[in-house]
Formats: sequence, structure tokens, C-alpha cells
Amino acid sequence: MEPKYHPHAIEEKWQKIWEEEDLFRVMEDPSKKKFYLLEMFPYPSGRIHMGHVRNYSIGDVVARFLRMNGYNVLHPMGWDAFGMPAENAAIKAKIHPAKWTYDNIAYMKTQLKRLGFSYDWSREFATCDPEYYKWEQLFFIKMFEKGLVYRKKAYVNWCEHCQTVLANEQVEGGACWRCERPVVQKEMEQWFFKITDYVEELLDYTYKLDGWPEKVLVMQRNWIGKSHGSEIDFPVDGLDEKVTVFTTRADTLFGATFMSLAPEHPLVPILCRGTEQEQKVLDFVEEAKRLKRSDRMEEILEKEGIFTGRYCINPVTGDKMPIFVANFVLMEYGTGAVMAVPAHDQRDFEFARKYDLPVKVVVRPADSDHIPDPSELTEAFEEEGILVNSGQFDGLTSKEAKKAITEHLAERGMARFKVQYRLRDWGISRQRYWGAPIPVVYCDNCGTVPVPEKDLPVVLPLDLELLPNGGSPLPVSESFYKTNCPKCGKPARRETDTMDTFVESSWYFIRFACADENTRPFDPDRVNYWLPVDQYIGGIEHAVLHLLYSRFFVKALRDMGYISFDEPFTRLLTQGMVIKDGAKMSKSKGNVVDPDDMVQAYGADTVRLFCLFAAPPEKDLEWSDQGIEGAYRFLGRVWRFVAENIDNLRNAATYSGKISELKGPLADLFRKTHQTIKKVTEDIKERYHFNTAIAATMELVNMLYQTRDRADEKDESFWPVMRHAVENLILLLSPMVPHITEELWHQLGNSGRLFNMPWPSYDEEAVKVEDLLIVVQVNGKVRDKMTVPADTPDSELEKLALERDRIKQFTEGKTIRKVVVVPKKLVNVVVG
RNA sequence: GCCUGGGUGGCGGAAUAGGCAGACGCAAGGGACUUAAAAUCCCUUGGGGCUUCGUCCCCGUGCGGGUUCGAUUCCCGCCCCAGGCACCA
Repeated sequence: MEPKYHPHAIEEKWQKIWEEEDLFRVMEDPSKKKFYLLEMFPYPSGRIHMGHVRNYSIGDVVARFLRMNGYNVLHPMGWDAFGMPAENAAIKAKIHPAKWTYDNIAYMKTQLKRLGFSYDWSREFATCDPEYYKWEQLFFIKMFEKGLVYRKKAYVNWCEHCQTVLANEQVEGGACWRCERPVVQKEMEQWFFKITDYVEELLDYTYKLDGWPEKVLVMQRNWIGKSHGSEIDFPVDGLDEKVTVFTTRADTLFGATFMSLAPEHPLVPILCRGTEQEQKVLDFVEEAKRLKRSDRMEEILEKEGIFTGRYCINPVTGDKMPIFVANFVLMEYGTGAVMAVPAHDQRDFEFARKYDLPVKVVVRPADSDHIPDPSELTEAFEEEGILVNSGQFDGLTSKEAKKAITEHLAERGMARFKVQYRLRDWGISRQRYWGAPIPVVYCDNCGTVPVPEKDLPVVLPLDLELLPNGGSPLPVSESFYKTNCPKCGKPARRETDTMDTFVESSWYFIRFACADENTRPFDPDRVNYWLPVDQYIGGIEHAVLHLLYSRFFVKALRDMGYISFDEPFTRLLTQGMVIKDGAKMSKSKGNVVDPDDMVQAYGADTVRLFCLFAAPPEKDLEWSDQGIEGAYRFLGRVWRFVAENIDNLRNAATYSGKISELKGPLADLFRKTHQTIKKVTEDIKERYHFNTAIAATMELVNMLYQTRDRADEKDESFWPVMRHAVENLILLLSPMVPHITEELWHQLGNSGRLFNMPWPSYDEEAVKVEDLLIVVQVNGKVRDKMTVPADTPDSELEKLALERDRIKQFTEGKTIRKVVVVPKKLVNVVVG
């Protein structure tokens, strides 16, 4: 056996053997408990990065661990293969997106294989394959029939740089999530998935998904943004129109002194028509729309407004309220109109001061009788309280008044209770080439016609020349868009937009259950066996994107009868980022660590080990060049221990006796071995804390070296106990570092694959400590420690503690007020 | 502003149920081996103190209070950092 650890030879050797044996292939087996373990599949950008290595290392430990614990584990991998970088590369390097994508996939697959992950590659697919996206087009058609997908003209987020529309979830702080450039509003005809149909169920389940991090659930709840309130109608003075507002503060209605409308509000042109304000208002609206369309990501615009020349009537006071158009009112939320209550809303307050509008106090704090005069207010009182200046509603609490005032108006048909959400429908049209075509045809006679099922897939043509300006070639490609109407047969035009790539990733995890099924999207038997995903692992950045879309898609597919579960991912682990020098790795910062370089320098096992050891999975991981050296050194230490003692270990039979038959250092090592099995098992199974699991195996290795030097080698149990410790060490480390452990296992003369070995179990007797170290405190300070037999009764502990000389020193001349005994741990003597 | 996390040695981190703070690793220092270096192995390592160098004493988990025999852990108030949302009516 090589005295030195040479990772490359053994890693490549075992990877080859595993592949030849098809070791990681899994089949449905109803006699076994299944476990579906999934890591977020990568976009084939060219090379994997350290974030992938970390994500997939975590997943591989869990997969191998569960496998060894008797589960039938589905652990697949594939490619999220549609997307813009392929198009950009195509324009820049003149390579077709398809070739670029498939070349990248081929390379990245070798990288993943080189890392030794236990994927069942027979289930692999790329989402840009028509055999994949044809089912997505089928779902689109079915959703169209069900009214779950629809087309409408709307203001949408447009990224000029990416030349496409973005969903609300894909705009971060006013900027494109991909290129980080400002997003503008553009009015376009777009396809939308009706995610809002499922808003209540999506929200409900955020309280039931107890295997998800609370952080992600909170983010989703905030994104959904449910609020309870009222809709109230305000008649327009002198016109047969009304302005309807949504408010969560109906209790402040008596304080509403003016009205604010969004610039896009449809009533605006009607209201100002014929007034002397008309031109000024229309100019203001144009200017506001223009500003909205331009770069407004950084600071919030100065609050500005303009009087429309019209008034509406406050339905409870009968007062005339001037109607303004205000640049801060959003057409997309509520009704696009806000009743302004300057005394109780800071924004309205500032607006009222600026335009010299009346302020009326109608709520006072519950803990004060003082009703401030509007002139003395310096800011709005936004909290709830007790109503004043509100006629018959005076004295009610805000909560009571919201109900009472809404009901009062509801009797006259002027108000109703209303639940409002922030979540809006998911816009999925993308003006891009490298995506799944939306299977729709536009016919002058028949209108919008879905492509019939039998004509699917609508294949994305690969023989197109890309346009140099980055625009999609589909709208100018006759061979693609020219078609005949499926209904009337007359010439018609295909939809040339493609689907958001988040659509592909919203259902790929189901397809892994039956990737070879070619007559229907899913094979119910296999899907019912494997799904839902038991454990999903990926980055937090998808908290409200992919993870919300997938939840919606599963519910939609369920209601269309394709599947029969409610939620895609039972448990979710969001791992932290890999950072270097305190910042996310990026080319511009020059702090990128390439996995290939690391594998080359240290081997896959070391890279995996470091990723697992440096931090618990949910925290960010700071890459450290010294840290990875340490990981390498540890594996060298493991290797060397076996290599240096290989003959003795090989010739020994693994110790199978009881701990009571051992003594001294050998008993200690045997106990430590069992304690390590317990610790590693619990850390992996219950906590996914691989860092502490690895720390425990390090302790065992340290003890192996110590025991070799300190125990009596002539003891006939010496090598059997050593072998017992070494074999268990190998088994415990195998999910994390599968190659070195496989090699050592075979060097010891064992056969079979660790992947198929049962996970070691520990002996309760052997874990128990014979002697306990009891801490003795005086007034809560540690003053002494004593070693006692484990079965010493509590009363005896107290007696022993009080007899200690050290303790007597501290208690002498003082009264013992109390003695606290914590079984097996500590005695605290309280003196005064 | 609001909502979530988090703040522990020189560094990454540990302490799982209120009971020895700092496991394990890195870095640093010392020693062994060596002609020498590398590699390896062993030891020390939170800060401070000393007529006694100890099974010694004091301080110490962002800050200030509280509960408790005992608080990194629970409660109240504050500061700072990270992430998310942000004109949402």
C-alpha cells in the first residue's frame, strides 16, 4: 500500500468502477422506504462554481447517508438549459446557443462526475430538449383551457439591455435580476399565469410547511402581501362617476380631506375634461409616466400632484374633497386611488402641507385624552386609537370603527369589505429566442388559438441566424411564424415570444421520476412513488422566485389531474453562499476560486470535505486556502494511519466483543468509536451539521494515534479494536469523502461498495461513560471537579461535594443555604 | 421605515433541553526527527494577575438591566452587521 495519500489515482479509479457498475442507478421498489433528495439543477453556464460544489456536496452526503440507512434514494441531476447567457454567447462568439449549451453541459457533467457525486445519470435531461418542453407546452394549452393562462395588455417591466419583459419577482429594487440594469415600465400584450387564483392556498401552506426555513416562508408571505380592508365609493361632484378606493383604515374616513389618483387611472381624463385644468393635468400625467419609464430605481421621487379641477364627496361627512393626480399612487395596487387622510398617514400629511390642504384629526391615542389641533401637528399619527370628530362613531376603537363604518356604508351600497394582495399574476412572455415557444397561433378569423395537442411540440428552430442587436430572430423568421390556423386553416401567425425559463424549473423535479416516459408527461405510478421531493437543497436567492412558482405549478398540475400532491418540497435547506475575503466570488473582484484548480491540487475528497467542514450549511462559507490545506492534511492523516499499520490491520479480525472485556486505552478507544458513531449519525440525520460530524471523526483519528502509542500492543485485543475503530471511521466518513474511504475499505481486505453497506450502529452500553466528571460550584462559580462512578446517587454527590477540601475552603464560616444537584453533571453549594 | 437572521479568541466555528464557554480546524509559538529543508509527530495557545506558577485568583460570549443557586442560552431596553421588502393606501 502506498505510504502517501495520492488522491487522483484512487478517485479516478473508483469513479470508473462506480460508473461501470452503474452503482447509482435506482429503481422504484415499493418494499423500501423511498427518499427523494434533490439539489437545484444548474444553469449550464460553462463551468461549475464553488457554490455548486458546496450545494452538491451537501446533497451527496445526505443521499449516501440515507442510502446506507436503508432508504431507496432518488438523487437525479439535469440542466436548466434555456436562458439568455446562451444567446449572448452566441452573438459574441458566433456559436449557436444550442451548441454552446450542449458543449457546456458535456463539460460540466465531467466536472460533476469528477467530484464523485452519486447521481443516477440515467434520468438526466436538459430543459431545452423538445422532448422536455413539449410537455410544458401541453400544460400551457391545458391551463389556457382552464383559464389559468391568459393574455392581456398591461404595463410590464421591460429590461432594455436584455430586450425582454420581466416578471415582478424578477425585478430587484427596480433593477433586472440578471444584468442589474434599471427596468422601465412598458405597455405590452403579454401572457400571464394566474398565480393569484392560488393566492390563498399558497399563503395557507406557508403555515404548514414545517420543513422549510422560517425565513423563506416569511419572505413568501410578505411577497403575497395579504391585507384586510374596505373598498369605499366616493361620488364625483357634478358627474355621474365614482372613485373607488381600497383602504385598511376605514376608521379614518372622517379625516379624508382629499383624493389621490394614480396617473394611469382611467378616470383622470374624464375628470379633467372641460375644466381649465385639463391641459396641465394631461401634461402632468405624461410627465409622470415618462419618469416612471425612466431610471427611477435609486431614490423615491419627490411627492408631487396636480388638482384635476373636480371634487368628490366624502360619503360620511358630505364634504367636498379635491381630487388630485399624484405621482406616488400605484395603479397596480388596490384600485389605483387613495383616500388621503393627512392627519393619520405620513405621506398624505406631507402632501397636504405641500399643497396647503386641510388636515383633520379623527383618531386619538388610546392612552391620552388630548386631541391635537391640526396646526400643531408635525407628523401624522399613524397608530390606531379612539375615534374623535367622527359623528356617531366617536369613542369607538379603530378596530371597531373599521367594521362599523364599512357596514354603515355597505347598507347604502357604497362600501364593502375587501381582501387585497400584493401578489400579481406571473407574466411569462419573453421576447427572447432561447426559450420554449408559447404554443399559440393568432388568426384574423379565429383570434387566439392554442396549438392542438397533436401538433406539439412547437419546436424552436435551430437553423436561425441570431440578430446582432440581441433581439429575438423569431419575429422576423417567416419559416417559423408563418403557419395556418389550426381551426380554419387560413394563413395565421405564430406567437413568437418564448416562455420565462422559470416555467421549466417549476416542474422538472416531477419529470425526474420518469424522465423516459414518452407518451405522456408523467407516469403516475412512478410519480406517486417518488414525489413529493423529501429534501430540496439550494440557494436562498430563489426564495420568492423558483420556490413560489414551483409551488403554484404543482397546485395547477394537481387541479388538472396530472399529480396528486399539494406541495413540491417537503423539506427545504437553503445553503449559504461561498465567499472569499468577505465578498461573493466574482470576476470583477478577482476573488474567484475555480473548482477545477482545487480538484487538481487536492482531489475531490478534500474539496468536498472542506466545503462541509468550514461552516454549517445554512451559513455563508468563507473560502480559505489554509482551510483546504487542513482538510487535505486530515485525509492524509487518515490514510497514513491505515498505511503505516496495514499488515496488522489486515490480519486482525474486527473486534466483536463487549466493552466490559476491554480495559485501559483500548476500552477508551472502543468507547470513543461508539460515541463517534452516535455523534456523527445524529449530526447528519437530525441537524445536517456536517462540520461537527467531521470534527467528531477528527477526534477519533487523534485518539487512534494516541492509542497506538499508549496501549499495550501485546494485548490480543489491540489490533482487533484498532480495526474496529478504523472500519467504523471509514464508514462514517464515506458519505463525505467517498473515494479515499472506498480505497481504504478495500485495502483492509473488505469487499463490496460502501454505498451499499449498512450504516454503523452504536452500542448503548459502549457509549456509556463509567466515570462521570462532576463540576462542583460554590455560589455558581466552578471551584472543584470530582470523578465519581456513573451510578452515584444524587444524595451521595451532595455529600461528596461538601466533603471536598476545596469546597470547605469556600464554605468555612458561612452558612450553607442550599445545595443544587444536577444529576450526572454538577453540584452547586449556595452559601451566604 | 418594516420584516427576518446574526454579533462568542488572531480567524472559521463548537456548546443539540438553563449547568465546566471556546470542541474541531486554521494561524502562531515551542520541541522531536533531519546534515538541512519539506513532510510528519508531540506540546502550548481568550485576556489579565502573583512573595505561593497552582486542582490558584480576577475578568470575559455586542452594550445596559432583569429572572435564576447558576444565563452564550430565557425576558425587557439599546447599539451594530447581514439579508429581504419598500411610495402597497
